[in-house]
Amino acid sequence: MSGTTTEEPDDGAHGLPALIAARRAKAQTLRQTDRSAFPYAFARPTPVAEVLGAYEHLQVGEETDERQRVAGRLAARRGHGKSAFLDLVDRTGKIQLHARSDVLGGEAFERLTSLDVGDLIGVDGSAMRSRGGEISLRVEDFQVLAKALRPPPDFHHGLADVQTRYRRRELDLIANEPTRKLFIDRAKIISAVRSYLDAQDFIEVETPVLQPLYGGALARPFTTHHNELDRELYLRIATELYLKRLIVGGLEKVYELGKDFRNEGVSTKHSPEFTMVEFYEAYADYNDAAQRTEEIIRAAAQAVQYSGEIDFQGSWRRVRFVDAITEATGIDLMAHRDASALGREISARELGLATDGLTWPQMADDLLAKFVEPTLIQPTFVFDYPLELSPFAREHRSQAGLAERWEAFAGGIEIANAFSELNDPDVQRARFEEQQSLAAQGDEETQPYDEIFIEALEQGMPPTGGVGIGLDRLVMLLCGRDSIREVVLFPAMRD
RNA sequence: GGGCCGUUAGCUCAAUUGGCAGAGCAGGGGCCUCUUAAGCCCAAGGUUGUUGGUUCGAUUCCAACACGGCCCA
Repeated sequence: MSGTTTEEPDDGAHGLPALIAARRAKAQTLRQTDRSAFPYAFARPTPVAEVLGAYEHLQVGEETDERQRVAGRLAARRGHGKSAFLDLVDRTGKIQLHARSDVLGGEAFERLTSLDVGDLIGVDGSAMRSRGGEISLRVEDFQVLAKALRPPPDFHHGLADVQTRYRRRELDLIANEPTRKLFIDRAKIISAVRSYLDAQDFIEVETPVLQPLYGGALARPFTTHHNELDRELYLRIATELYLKRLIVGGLEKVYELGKDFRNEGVSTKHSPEFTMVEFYEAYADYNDAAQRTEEIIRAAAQAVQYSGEIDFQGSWRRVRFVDAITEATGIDLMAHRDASALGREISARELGLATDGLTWPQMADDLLAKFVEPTLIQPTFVFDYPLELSPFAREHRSQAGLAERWEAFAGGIEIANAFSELNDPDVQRARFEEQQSLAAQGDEETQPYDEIFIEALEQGMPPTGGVGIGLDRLVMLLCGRDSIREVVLFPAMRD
């Protein structure tokens, strides 16, 4: 063998650098031998799924002279000397290509079979069904559309490393068909939500992401700085207060769909930036809001043909907050209406829940989160929250100390939150003052006093029902994922 | 913040009580005109996450750290 192998100059490169060098050398050859090796466009390819659908009728071994044009990424190659099978993948599916030296000519055949898995190509070929029974295209002409200089992840095993899948989502999308489907389904869900609201005459609006004051939820904000104005600004934690000002303004039915930001811990259910839709309807209350929420989520489930264990099509269960806690723990919240009484009751029942230093509403919230929420698999509205947990909700029309607020749960997680919106400016002012007092006691998740919002309410806001739906969590449920990072394209990661 | 688990070739995964780190795919050189995880032959490919420690010898045992996953708070 000595002196007979000259095929590859050994520059000492191994591993990934060698793989890249080999591909770059091929790219260089393409540039030198084919002036159109890196074209600017490839006119109107047909989606693979459409081609496959059009030739279901072909018999095994049947060939046609109907030319089809497809474009996509080379996913596999099975060479047979003077012929070869290749798999081409686009957004809609995978189609097999059959290349024959006698059809293409030796030079083109050689050029095609020397491509690498991962390269992007465009193909014109005639439809056929192979002897193996697979609908295929016999390649008659092809064009390299872009050379891949880095090797793709293994197309058969997919990309398994979770960290790489999140940090390099493009590789996840290339290698894992379920990931492609997930994000296409996510788009269908978002689109279904918009379509519902548009069809019901809600107006889509855009309110500030950078806000002088944050509000509308109990959460810590991100802060940033505007150089020209030389002032601190907050990234919004909710769109609530601006949307209600638009209700004051007479837009009557408005919605905003977009990102909110909360400077809190990350978990499988929490992301520092997340997608929320909030919609507000004048002259409606939280009962109307519940009905709309059922309808929206029903439409979203239908959009992705959801067929899991959760029944989104029927009418959702409704349970009162205090009843849900009594059912789960035996505790009668209303009979223990202060922190020390409830703390004693929780301790007496040995629920394993810490109570030291917690306020009554915090304990009530903890009881729901720990003993009720995980059991709510089928869609459920939990109605009538303690007033203290709901600074923007009206007090219940017949039950003192409770708010006209519900949260919706499914699959054991919270997916939506709604109120009969508080529209009495003097009561709202008092609620802000309570929040300020809590902040003074060290609570970091309180509402800053928003005088402009109060003045807006003083102009008169009609009775209004408002809802916020966490769309990432909705996607999780409808697409069967158990982590929010799975349904966000580029989740936040440590450096 | 705490506990448990993980990190080995471009990708997917092995490695016995601590004893020369292996395979499939991809990539390179050949053969092959219906395969589909194509097949066959040949050659090549590794700072075993990082830094220390124990040891004659560490992917393996210990510690710290980094990143990630799961559970708990």
